[in-house]
Amino acid sequence: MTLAESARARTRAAITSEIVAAARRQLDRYGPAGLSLRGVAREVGMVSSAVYRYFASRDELLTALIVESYDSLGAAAEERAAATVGLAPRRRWVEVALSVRAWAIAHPHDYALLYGTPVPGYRAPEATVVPGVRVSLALVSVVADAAAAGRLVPRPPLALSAALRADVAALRGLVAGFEQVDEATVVRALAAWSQLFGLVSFELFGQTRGAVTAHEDLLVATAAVQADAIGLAG
Amino acid sequence: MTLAESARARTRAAITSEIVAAARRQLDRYGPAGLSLRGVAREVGMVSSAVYRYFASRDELLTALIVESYDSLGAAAEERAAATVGLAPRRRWVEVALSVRAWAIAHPHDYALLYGTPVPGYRAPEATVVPGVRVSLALVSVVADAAAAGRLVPRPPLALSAALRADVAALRGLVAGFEQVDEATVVRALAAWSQLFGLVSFELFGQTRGAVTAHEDLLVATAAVQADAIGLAG
DNA sequence: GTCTATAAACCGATAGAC
DNA sequence: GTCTATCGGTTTATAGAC
Repeated sequence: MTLAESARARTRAAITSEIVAAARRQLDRYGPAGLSLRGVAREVGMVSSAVYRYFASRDELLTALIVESYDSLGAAAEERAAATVGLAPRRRWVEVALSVRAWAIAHPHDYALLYGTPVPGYRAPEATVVPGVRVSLALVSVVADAAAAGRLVPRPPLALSAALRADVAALRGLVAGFEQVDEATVVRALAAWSQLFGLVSFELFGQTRGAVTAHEDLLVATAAVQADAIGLAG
Repeated sequence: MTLAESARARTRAAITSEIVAAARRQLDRYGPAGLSLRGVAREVGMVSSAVYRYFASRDELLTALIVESYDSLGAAAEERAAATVGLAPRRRWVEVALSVRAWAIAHPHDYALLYGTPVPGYRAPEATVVPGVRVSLALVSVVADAAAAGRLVPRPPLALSAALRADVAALRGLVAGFEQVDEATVVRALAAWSQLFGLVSFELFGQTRGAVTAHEDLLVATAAVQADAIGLAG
């Protein structure tokens, strides 16, 4: 790469990230459905056709945003997991759950982009998978750490189908420190994981409106229930 | 009402339901974001302006669809609850949970309309509340029935904040047969409720793609975990 | 790489003739 | 109550001059 080429590459990268930043601002203002390539172009002071030099399609821009959002959420959860490394496993689980909720509330449209109705016609490419599991791994690391420290209280086994046991076996192979955790605990962790996102989605999408006001307290209480079910020592 | 008036009212009702049916077909094909008043008009063979004689706005049409979908889901859950009235409470809970998943899979776009990202700019009117809670009441009726039959195993209390206890108290007042159920059980039922919808959303929105294949088995297993947490006798 | 201009769609909503 | 016609906006995407 010549000097001129690298200079060009730098300005290209700068403009690219400026476009993504503008797209993020538009997302934050209008939500996933309101995100348009033209709107982004307006915001960044370009004409719409110029943006096509940086992103071949709206979907490509969307993918960049999704990856960035997953990374932001994943980093938030990882940080909370790291910051609570000495605490009781049960407490850590609640803390990481709270960090997910806090991130969702701070970035509601990003959350909707990741966990809401899929954008019609958009098919998430493979590149979104790794960032997407960061938050799950942060949650799961709390369980794995507890297991390694002998602070995972044994819980009764569950009746699992053969197909489900195969899924669980695959998951155990994927996650470091999960080989030692028994099948029922993995299933309970899956239940806790979906419970957390179910509750956050209910809150953000207004499903509990009229029935629940103490959202954070409810999350703390239910996360604690899940932690107990998993067997995380308090 | 004269005979002519009632005849007119009948054709009006017929056309209205034809419009709703066309809207439903469009919803099923293109999802909530792709639902447009113009498209509905095309489908039903009217011109767009004619539809405004039946629905004052797109939001009004949307509300009709939402109410219909809530009622459809609620009826499915109620039917399953009624059909399993003699079975063990734990089994009933799993069955009603399965009926929710089955409905969601049969009507994925309807599910997205109800539980996915809110349609931008749409504010759900009060009329959607009653149909919306039918499915929740069906789930909760299993717990209430178990309590009435003395088949609710006592579970340890939970530490709850004052604000959350106030929410729980209000909920207990709202649901018939819930007065006898203790606070912790209500919270665990809330957790189970959000868990169910979290898992169904994950499945439908593709969040578990690559990690889970035995979706139904996972739902059965996690619903059973929740039933045990609530204390529903098996 | 950025621009103008344009194609070919789409949308909600309304005015006014019949 | 249905129609035509229209307003005033939106979108993705491309062609071609500079």
